[in-house]
Amino acid sequence: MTLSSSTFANELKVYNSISGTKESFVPLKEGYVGMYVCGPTVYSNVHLGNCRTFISFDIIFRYLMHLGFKVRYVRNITDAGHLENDADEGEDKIAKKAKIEELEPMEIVQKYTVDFHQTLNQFNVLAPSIEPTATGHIIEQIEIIKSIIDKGYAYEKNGSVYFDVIAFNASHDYGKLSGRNIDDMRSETRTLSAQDEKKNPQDFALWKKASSKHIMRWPSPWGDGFPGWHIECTAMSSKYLGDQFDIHGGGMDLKFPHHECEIAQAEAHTDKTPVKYWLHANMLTLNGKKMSKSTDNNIYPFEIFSGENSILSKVYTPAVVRFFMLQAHYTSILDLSDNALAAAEKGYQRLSEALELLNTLPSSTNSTVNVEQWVSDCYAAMNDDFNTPMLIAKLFEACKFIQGIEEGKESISSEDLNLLQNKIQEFTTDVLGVQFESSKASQENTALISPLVEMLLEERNLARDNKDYQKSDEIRDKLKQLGIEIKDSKEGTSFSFN
RNA sequence: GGCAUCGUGGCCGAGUGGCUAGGCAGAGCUCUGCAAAAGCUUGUACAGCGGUUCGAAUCCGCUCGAUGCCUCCA
Repeated sequence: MTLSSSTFANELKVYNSISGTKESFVPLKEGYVGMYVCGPTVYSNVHLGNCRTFISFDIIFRYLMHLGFKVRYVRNITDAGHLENDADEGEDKIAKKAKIEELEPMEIVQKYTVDFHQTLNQFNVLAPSIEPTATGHIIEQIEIIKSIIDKGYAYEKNGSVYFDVIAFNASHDYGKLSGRNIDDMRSETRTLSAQDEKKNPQDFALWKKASSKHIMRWPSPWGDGFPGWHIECTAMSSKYLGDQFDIHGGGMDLKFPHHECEIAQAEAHTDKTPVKYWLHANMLTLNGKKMSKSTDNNIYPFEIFSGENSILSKVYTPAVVRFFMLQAHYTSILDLSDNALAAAEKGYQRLSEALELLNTLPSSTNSTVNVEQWVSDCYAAMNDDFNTPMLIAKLFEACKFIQGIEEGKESISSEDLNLLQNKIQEFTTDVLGVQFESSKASQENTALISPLVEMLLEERNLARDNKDYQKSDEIRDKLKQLGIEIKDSKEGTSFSFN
């Protein structure tokens, strides 16, 4: 039995949103995976809900690489604001924010792109292979729009170009991803206002004419304007991953209309199905409601790390928040609360301490624990649509037998111990991207403080030997006030920083 | 209103036809001068009603409830 990661690569199953079922993952080109994930519109700070999506796809990216696939992961930055609403007079969000902050639109873009990267860095999210921007691909977008017009699925009106959903649906299936029926949509949608340029309410903009006050504008065959929201992803995904690629991901809220429109655009342009597997990450809720930039029901990462918020009782580290998110499946709605975070933190700390034991574990000639079974259970968990909660449960199981070995109730061969150490390292550091560290303070502090604490502990143990418990407890309490916790055990007294 | 997803024990959260999820909290125990920490052990569950089945948390139907999308959103 071999337990190398590639052995398990052909057992991966993913939940495909478009079929509504778990399917075996078979990439279009053996050994290679092309993955596109819709990135943020950089007109404000990323909130925690945004982060959840990118953490979810970070796990998928990491696990695919762990299985031995060569992954090209493309995640865009939307730096051309789309309109705030359907109405023609709408202002784009980036320009609007620029006005509020008295900055150039591109300063807004830069500011929040930096924030996005810094925040994801804190969460230990890996950078994608390519991170293209919408404004860097205006020409590609224009080319595709021209092609769609040529095919008869789009029309120009007063310098704007709209996708003709009805014409497209006559020969294709508009709504297959989101389960919508075009006839239902037609009968239910409000009637067009008189000034609307669209033939039908379902039609969406590929290109919008820029009014004279619009700052972000580019020349095009239809006059100065700016691209519609959906076309950028079609242009960038096809440019870097080809007309057909393996995985398209994004938040659940993008399923309709954004991803539906992407399918329509790509099919209108190439007449090929663009994406093999659609993966949607579910929402992070706060107070049972979706986090949203527009309703103020949200929390920013820095508010959690600094404690500057009204809903959490204490500060939580990025690693704990990430661990908390991974305890739920990415397709489930997850509700953020202080209770849930505190519980996750406790579990995280327990896991950290147990895993630290792993390096000092004694080995024997034979094993009473079945490490190979455990390893294949871990792969089975991740192969079942990236089931991180199940993997974490397996890690806790490993904790249990690590404790057992430590106490001499179980034994492990050096070969098995090696395997266990390697796999735990791989699953925690490489796949989950969570470093389990004990709550010790940073190394430089430890170097100075540790000998000082040791001196005090010697004093305390001397007092204990003399049954001067008043003094020994006083030392203990004062250290505790300073955030240093004492552990008495048979082997002696140790301490840790809180 | 339409489409979709979901409803699991005090809390969070896996599980999709028969086999312990897991974590946190609670309880008991071990260790300890006493604690703390740690470890061990452990209970309570599948929204409601009906159906299919030898057997359902898991499949089907209905009811109730929640959420998401239908306008920008991860």
